Amino acid sequence: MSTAVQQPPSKVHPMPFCRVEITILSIVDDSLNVLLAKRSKAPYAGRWCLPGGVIRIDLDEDLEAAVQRVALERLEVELPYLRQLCAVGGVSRDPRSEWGLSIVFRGLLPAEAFDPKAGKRIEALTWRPADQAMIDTKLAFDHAQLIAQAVTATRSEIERMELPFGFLPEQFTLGELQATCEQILDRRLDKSSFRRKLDERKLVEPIEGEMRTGAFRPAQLFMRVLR
Amino acid sequence: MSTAVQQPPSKVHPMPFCRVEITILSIVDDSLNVLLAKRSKAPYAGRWCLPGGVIRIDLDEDLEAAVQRVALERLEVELPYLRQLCAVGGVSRDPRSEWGLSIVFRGLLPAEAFDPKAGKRIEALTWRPADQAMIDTKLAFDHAQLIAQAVTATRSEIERMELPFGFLPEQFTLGELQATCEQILDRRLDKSSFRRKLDERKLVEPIEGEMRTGAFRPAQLFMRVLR
DNA sequence: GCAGTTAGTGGCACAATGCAACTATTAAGG
DNA sequence: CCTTAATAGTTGCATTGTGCCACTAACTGC
Repeated sequence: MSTAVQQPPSKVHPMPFCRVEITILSIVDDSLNVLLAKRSKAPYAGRWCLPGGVIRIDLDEDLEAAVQRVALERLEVELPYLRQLCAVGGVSRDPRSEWGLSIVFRGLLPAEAFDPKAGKRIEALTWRPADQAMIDTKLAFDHAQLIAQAVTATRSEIERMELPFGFLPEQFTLGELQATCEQILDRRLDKSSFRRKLDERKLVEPIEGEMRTGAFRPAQLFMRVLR
Repeated sequence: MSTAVQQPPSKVHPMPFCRVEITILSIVDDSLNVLLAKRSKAPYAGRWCLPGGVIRIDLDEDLEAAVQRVALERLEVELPYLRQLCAVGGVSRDPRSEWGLSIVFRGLLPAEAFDPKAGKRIEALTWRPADQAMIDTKLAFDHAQLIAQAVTATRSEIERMELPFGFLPEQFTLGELQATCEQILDRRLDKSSFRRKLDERKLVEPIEGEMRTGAFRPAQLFMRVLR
């Protein structure tokens, strides 16, 4: 028996280059936007892409930890509502024909919680309307497709009444909640049936005595019900 | 500038050990079963696990190709209905504390199409009831959780009327289709509302003149409508 | 006090669903 | 030849979910 077969395969076979990519969505100017970063190096130098980074097995406990480290290092932000979308891997994802494997995550951030121009960031960051980015053929790699997947997944969550608490403060009015859903879906929802569903499925809970006052009639404040 | 920063990170940082795992489901004895393989080596020698294998960047075009190669090599089978479920990765998935990354796929096979005891296979293979496997704490690694995810995903596909054509022959009766769905969900469905949905959403198409004859009244044969 | 705007509720028509009964068609058995 | 048993396929109806619209309530600004 040769020594090679006794070696664990990790030593025998080269492993793919492993990364995490992060699709961070937010509501900017009343519509769904995605955070893009400008590439400084080849390939695709000068093009926009999703922020992401290499998985560091010496630093990261698991995949989520890798995402949080990358988000902190590159964006100086923490992502509380994180969801894994898919993994994409193959030899043709990179024009240099390197075998690349990316695990794609989606994060939700309220626009107030992140200013792409703030801080001492090295790289250029910007919000871009999601409906535009998902069909932008100029984006680097296969990132337009990944954004399309993230948007589709997020919209179908709303259709199933999985609410976008990641876009909302802890306390919110039902009007704010509905407006956020409408901005994600890019269509109007019916108020009474929206509230009926919230009620039947006990998705939110009124905070006794707490009201949002403002220009017009005060509104009851609600908070999410943890499942 | 040091030479290290000019190197691509794949050369600088060690990459995780990358595998694909395959949850193959089938209907055996009128209930949902999952294909398990017996481990011959440590860790978990003698325990059952999902079949899987290393991603070979020298052999595999992409992730699906890796799954098909592993299925062919280890199981001598091709998997036509393949779906990616998730990626799991981290340092604590392997008791040896090696950083492991697995991309998990789900395949559907009709029981007739695969006999775990057939052929000249090296390893022991068996069907196991899915509801039992998904809570079996004796399975190797985190594979019981992965099976639970696969079963949940498959059941919610049926709830959304994504039909399990992978379990059916090309031509089938509506009774066979409904029975398959019931066996996946492990509960009875209403015949008339099931057929109404098939009709409204145009999911299947009758094959003119083709009938399944048998013990009782002959039944119209149908085929899937490609979307 | 009135107009304008948002908050919150209630009614109704229509669609989707679950339940059950009914007919149709075959084989088997007396 | 008729009955029985089993599956195939359809129909009616009650219940529930949903979309649409109208209504009342509460507040600001003029």
